[in-house]
Amino acid sequence: MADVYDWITFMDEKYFPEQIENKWQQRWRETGVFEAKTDDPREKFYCLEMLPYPSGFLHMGHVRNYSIGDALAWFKRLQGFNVLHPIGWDSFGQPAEQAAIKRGVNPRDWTEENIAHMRGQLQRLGMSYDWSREIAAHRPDYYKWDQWFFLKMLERGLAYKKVSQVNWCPKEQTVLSNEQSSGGLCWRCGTRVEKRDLEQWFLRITDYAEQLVADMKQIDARWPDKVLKRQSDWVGRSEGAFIDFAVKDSNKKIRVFTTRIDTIFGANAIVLSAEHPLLTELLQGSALKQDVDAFAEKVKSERTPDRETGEEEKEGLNTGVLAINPFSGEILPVWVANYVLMEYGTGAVMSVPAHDERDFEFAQKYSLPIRQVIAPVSHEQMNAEPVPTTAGDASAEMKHSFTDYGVLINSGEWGGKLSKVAIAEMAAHAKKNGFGEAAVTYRIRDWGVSRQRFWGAPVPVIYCDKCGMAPVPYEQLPVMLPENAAFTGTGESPLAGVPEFVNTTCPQCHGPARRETDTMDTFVDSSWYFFRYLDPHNDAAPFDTRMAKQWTPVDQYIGGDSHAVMHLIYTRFWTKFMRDIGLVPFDEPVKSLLTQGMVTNRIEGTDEWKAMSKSLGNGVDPDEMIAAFGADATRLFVLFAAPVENELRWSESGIEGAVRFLRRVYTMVWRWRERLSQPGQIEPSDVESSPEGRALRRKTHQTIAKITSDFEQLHLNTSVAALMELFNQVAEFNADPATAPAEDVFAVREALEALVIMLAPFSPHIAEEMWEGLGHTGGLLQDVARWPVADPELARREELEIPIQVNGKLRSRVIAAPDVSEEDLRTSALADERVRALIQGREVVKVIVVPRRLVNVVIR
RNA sequence: GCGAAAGUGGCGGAAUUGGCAGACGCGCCAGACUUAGGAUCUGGUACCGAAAGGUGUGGGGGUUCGAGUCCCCCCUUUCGCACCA
Repeated sequence: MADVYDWITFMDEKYFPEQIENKWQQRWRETGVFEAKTDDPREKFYCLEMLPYPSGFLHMGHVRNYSIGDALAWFKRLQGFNVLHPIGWDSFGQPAEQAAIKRGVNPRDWTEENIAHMRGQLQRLGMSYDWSREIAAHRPDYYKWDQWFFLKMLERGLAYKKVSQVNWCPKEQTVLSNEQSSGGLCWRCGTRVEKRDLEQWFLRITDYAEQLVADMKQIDARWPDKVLKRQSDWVGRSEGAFIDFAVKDSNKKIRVFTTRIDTIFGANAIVLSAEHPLLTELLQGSALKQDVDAFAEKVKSERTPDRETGEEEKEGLNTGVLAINPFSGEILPVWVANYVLMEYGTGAVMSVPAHDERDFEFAQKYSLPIRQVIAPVSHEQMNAEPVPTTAGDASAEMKHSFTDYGVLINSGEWGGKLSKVAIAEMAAHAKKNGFGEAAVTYRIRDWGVSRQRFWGAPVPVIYCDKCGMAPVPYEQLPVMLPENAAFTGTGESPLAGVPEFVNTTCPQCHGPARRETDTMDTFVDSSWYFFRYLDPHNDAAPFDTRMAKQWTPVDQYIGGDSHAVMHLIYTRFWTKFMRDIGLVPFDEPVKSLLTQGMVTNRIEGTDEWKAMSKSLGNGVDPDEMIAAFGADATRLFVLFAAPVENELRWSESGIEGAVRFLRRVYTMVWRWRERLSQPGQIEPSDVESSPEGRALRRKTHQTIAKITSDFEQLHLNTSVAALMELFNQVAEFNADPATAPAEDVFAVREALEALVIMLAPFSPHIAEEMWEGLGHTGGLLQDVARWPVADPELARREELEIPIQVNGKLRSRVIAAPDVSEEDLRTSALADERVRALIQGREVVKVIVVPRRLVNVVIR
């Protein structure tokens, strides 16, 4: 294949994308220009895109993701950074196993074939990856380190096993983490998840809940707000207090969590969740026990989140148990109700209907008393002196709960205090008297990582009847997946059916023992993969800590926002753990995050734009685009068509426009190549340029300045627009290569070389070809090629066209020098013929002069 | 229901952050070259108006010499959340 193109050494007259792209892809492979060297003294830049799942085919979303990353990688390389730009495969997971179940293929062979095909696609797109660092999660030299990390967590008590109610996807026959079943739907197939009691492995991400929130301030300048917001909501940090309500005629206490301890005098009941453990204890011997049990069972069975039908009606039952309000001494009934969740807080709440919407609704339904204990205060009062207790009318008919802060009434000695004062003082009072304390709770739950699947990293644990559970010794890693599992898709791990895998010896007593048959969630693999790129062949450690110091944190991470609370929160957690075991010296793995928008296409015959997908039949095959238009044009269009964070609506005519542009540039360079590649160039200082030549140079330097600053913010669409503008100006320059004077040739060379270099991040093959055509050998990444630097002197306009407004309406323009004084500008504006006509007979009230910008004459 | 973001030509989108609205491209119209055009090149293209001129950034109000940009109300769309005590 390569031989076919060997004869093409120089630029062809016509633009043939396929030839150029093949030529340069081969050249890059041979020279290894994209391989990052650790000992390179230049400043590093780690450019990372989310690694793909090897489904078999690249889709346009990938093309967009990698085009953005590749543009940045090229930009940084051309600026002289030592760029690390790797890629790999998130190759464990469901589809390989589904293929095994349905078609009997070997999941490893299936995966490797897919990787080979997709690697070819990425190479045909000309993505500038360092292929020497490629990794794949399903290979033992990778998942060995998943297991190593698991053991490290086990040692530190961060991995543990417990029976718990877990999210179960009935379609996929496996457990899902909370993050993967957000909204009650399976993240992968959208099936409604069920709850099951199973013994499962968990990672104690909750130990890091506070850091996951607090450390956001280290990254918030360069992560999208919406991602941080979602993570913050997911962690669900909430400040409040625990309060113990003693149970009457018992030594038991019911602990509640509240954020509004200031409303405690308004409590009319304690409400327990149906799963609350005290429920059975407190009702021993009660006449109501049967009714309560039946009610609790009913609630549990109905507790499947249901988005479509909205909220469930609140239902509850009085248990007959009584509790004592520790602040007021009041006796309160204890209820059980469906709206109190065991997973949050303590699974018990104090019901304060006057000041909580849910409690209000509940009290209305069951005719419970409603007592107002917070009175509204004006904004000024909130920040000023406490107001004296107003005589709150306890019997006042409330139509809604009042949930704002205010001033306490009907609250004994606390009456008259402002909410925010009372919240602190009452928590301190509770602590002093031993019935509570200020507390912070989190919504996030520990990360359930057990999966009843084959195609994942086996959990490296052994069970021995004598010794109990034992970790697999480090030197025995990896625990390899067996070759001969049967894929039934029945909910038990296929590993359990492989005796050679299950049966082993106990590392402690050397007696017979059994291996754990659960595998790990694939999000474990992706939590730390980008550290493995630093040192992909290390067989003594996941990576060398010196490599981590050299390359990480990631400078720019690019991917879809669908992972805002899955991958991106797990990887932050994992990094903090790696820090705690001394592997990395920082808290956050990613300095700057870009979440790119989806690629959508019209659904045939409708006006709807939806994400490209096989099932909707609106997918576009990248290979077809490359064949029809070339990789360069495909990439250029994808980056030009919309800002990177927006949805991108696919358009075939748009991509044709990209080809047209590339062809025009190519033809222009072709026309000039002979003149420009001649030796004996003149320097700009040698000559007095024509006004047109100076204008072209000005445009060149303005464009350099614009694109350079656009790149820092990844405003790639406007960068492409600026390249097109520069090209248009070169085209208008209209000099004849054969006869143009030396100074014009200089201006053209400067413009075209800047254009070619700045095009490289978008369309690297054609840029390389044109660079060579302009007489440079050795490729763009040789030392001669550098990202151009804008000269502010040359970029500055020689004259300004200043708009003149009269009463805010544009009426005229005047030409002025860039350093024109305000006074001169004012004078020439007032002297303007059209302005004079308008102000005739009117009074000039004032004249606003914005230096270098505009003049506005205000008349009456 | 709660929360957040966003509404600019036929379309994707620009607008140095309060200073010439519509850059750049797509599409469309006209012309040139062509046996031909779904190729290429040239010109035009926010709206109303014959023109002068006027009107325009979802609607309404406000601040300002000046508002796409800031403030208030409303409408619409998109996204996120799902009883979080």
